[in-house]
Amino acid sequence: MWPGRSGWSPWRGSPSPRRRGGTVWQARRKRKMLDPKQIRERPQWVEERLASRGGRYDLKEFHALEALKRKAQAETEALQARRNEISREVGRLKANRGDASGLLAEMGELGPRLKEAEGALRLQEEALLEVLTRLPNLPAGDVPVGPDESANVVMHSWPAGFSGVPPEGFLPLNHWDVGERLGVLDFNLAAETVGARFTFFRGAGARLIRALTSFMLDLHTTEHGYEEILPPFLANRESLFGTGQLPKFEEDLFCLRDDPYYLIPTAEVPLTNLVRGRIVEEAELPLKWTAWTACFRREAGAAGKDTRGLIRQHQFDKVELVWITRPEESMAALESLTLHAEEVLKRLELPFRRVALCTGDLGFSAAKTYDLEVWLPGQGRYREISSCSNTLDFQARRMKARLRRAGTKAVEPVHTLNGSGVAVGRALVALLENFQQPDGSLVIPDVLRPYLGGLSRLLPASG
RNA sequence: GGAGAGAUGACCGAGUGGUUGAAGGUGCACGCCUGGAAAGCGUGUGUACUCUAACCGGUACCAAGGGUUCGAAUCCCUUUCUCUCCGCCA
Repeated sequence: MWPGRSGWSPWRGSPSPRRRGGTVWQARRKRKMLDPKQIRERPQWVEERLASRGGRYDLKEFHALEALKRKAQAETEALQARRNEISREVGRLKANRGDASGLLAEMGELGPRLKEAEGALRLQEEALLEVLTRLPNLPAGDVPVGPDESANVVMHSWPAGFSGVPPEGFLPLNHWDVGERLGVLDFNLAAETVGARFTFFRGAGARLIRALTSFMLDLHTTEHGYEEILPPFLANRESLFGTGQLPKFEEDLFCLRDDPYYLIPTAEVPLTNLVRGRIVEEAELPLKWTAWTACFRREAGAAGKDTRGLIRQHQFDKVELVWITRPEESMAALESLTLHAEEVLKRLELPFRRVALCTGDLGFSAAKTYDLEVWLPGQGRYREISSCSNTLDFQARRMKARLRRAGTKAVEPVHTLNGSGVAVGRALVALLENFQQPDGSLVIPDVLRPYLGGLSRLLPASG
C-alpha cells in the first residue's frame, strides 16, 4: 500500500517528537480541531451540531477569544511590518553611507512595543487553542440524535433470524467460568503480579489469542487489501494529540514516569499518525493499514464496571483497521471498513449486530460510528466488540495530514477512519461463551483450526 | 552511556548577517513542437494565518525553543531527532 514509486515513506522525515510541555504547546499552536473558519462563519450551525452531542459547548468564549486574537495579530503584524521596513532602509542607507540615526531611534522605541505585542498575541493564541482543541467533532448529518446509548439504532443482525435462545436445558456459563474450567485463564495470578483488570492466558488460551490475531491479520491483508504494520506500543504527546486523546483525556492513559511517552490505548494512534504532517498525493489514496497491538487503558471512569472477566481490562490485544482517504470517499470507506470487521465475526461464526451510535454516544473525534456488538450467551446480551468511526477531517486537521489534488496545487485535509477488526480479548470471550458445550468442552471454529495445529476441541482441565 | 557529523521547500542540494520564501537541479502543471510519444524549448510551481467583495497586500515559517543585532536560514545557548564510531545489551 506504500506508494513505493515516489519513495514516499511515513518513517522518513517525520516531525521530531516533543518532550517538554512547553514545546508541545508550541507545536499545538498551529493545530486545529474543528475548522475555526467554519465556527466563525456558521456559528449557529456549529453550535447546534455540538449541542446534539449533549453536554454544554459554549462558543461565546471562542468567538470572544478569536476576536481578541485577531486584533492582537493585526497589531503585531503592523509593528513587524514597520520593523522590516526600517531594517531594509537601514541596510540601504549603510550601504550608501547615509545617516540612519533617525530610523535607529524609531526602532529603539518600536522594539519594546513589538515585543510586548508579540507576547500578547501569543497568550491570545494559547487561550484560543485551549478552547478549540477541547471541542469534539461535529456529528455527521445522518447520525441519529439522542442523549445516550439508548438512542442508538440497530442496523442489522447476523445471522438472520438469530434468537439467542440456548438449547433446551442448557445454561451457558460466563466466559470466566468457561475459561477457568478449561484452564486457559488465570485472573488471580494476574492480580498478584500486577493488580486488578489483568489476565494471564495459559496454554491453549494463549494460543487461541495468537490464533485469533493471526486469523484476523491474514484476512485483512490477503482479502481486504490492508498493509500490515507492527507499530511501537508507546506514543508521544504529539501523536496522542493528533488522534484526539490529548489534551482532554489524559487521565485515560498510562504514562511513563521518566520519559514523555504514553502506552497506546489503541493502534489507531500510531497508524493514523503515519500521515501526520504529510502532504499525500491524491493518487496514493486510499491508504489502508492493519495492525495487531496490545492496548492499554486506565479505565479511570469505569470503577465497578465489568470487574470480572475479560471484558474490561487495562491491557488487551486488538487488531485495528485504519483508512486514509479522499474526503468524498470517506463515508463509503466507513461502510467497507465496517464490513471488513463484520467478516471477521462471520467467519468465526459469532452472532452479532451492527449499531449506529447516536449523537450523544459518539466518541470525541468521531463524526459517525458503527459499533459491532457480539452476542454473549453467558450474559444473555450483546456487547461491543468493534467500533468503526469516520472522523472526517477532524484528526487530519489536528495532525496536519493533507492531500494534494492531482494536477493542482491545492491541498486539503485528508479524511481518517479507524475501526477494530476486531478486539481480540473480547473475541475470545465470545468464543468461550458461544462455543461452550454442555459437556464442558469448547469447540474450535473451523477457521481457527489451521492456526491451532488442527485442534478441533478443548477439553476441561483435569483436576 | 562516550565521541564526532548533521537537520534547508514534494525530493536532491546551494547558501556564514541585509530586498533570500530562499540559487541550481529533479519532479509536477501549462504552452510550443509532434501523426502520437520521447527529447527539446518556454512559462509556472511552498505552507499557514491575516486583509479584501475580489484583485493587490501584510505577517510567520530554513528541526524546536531562547538569545545577540537596526536586521538572523546564516552568530550564540538549550533541547530533540538522524547518521558514523566506541561501549553496553534482547
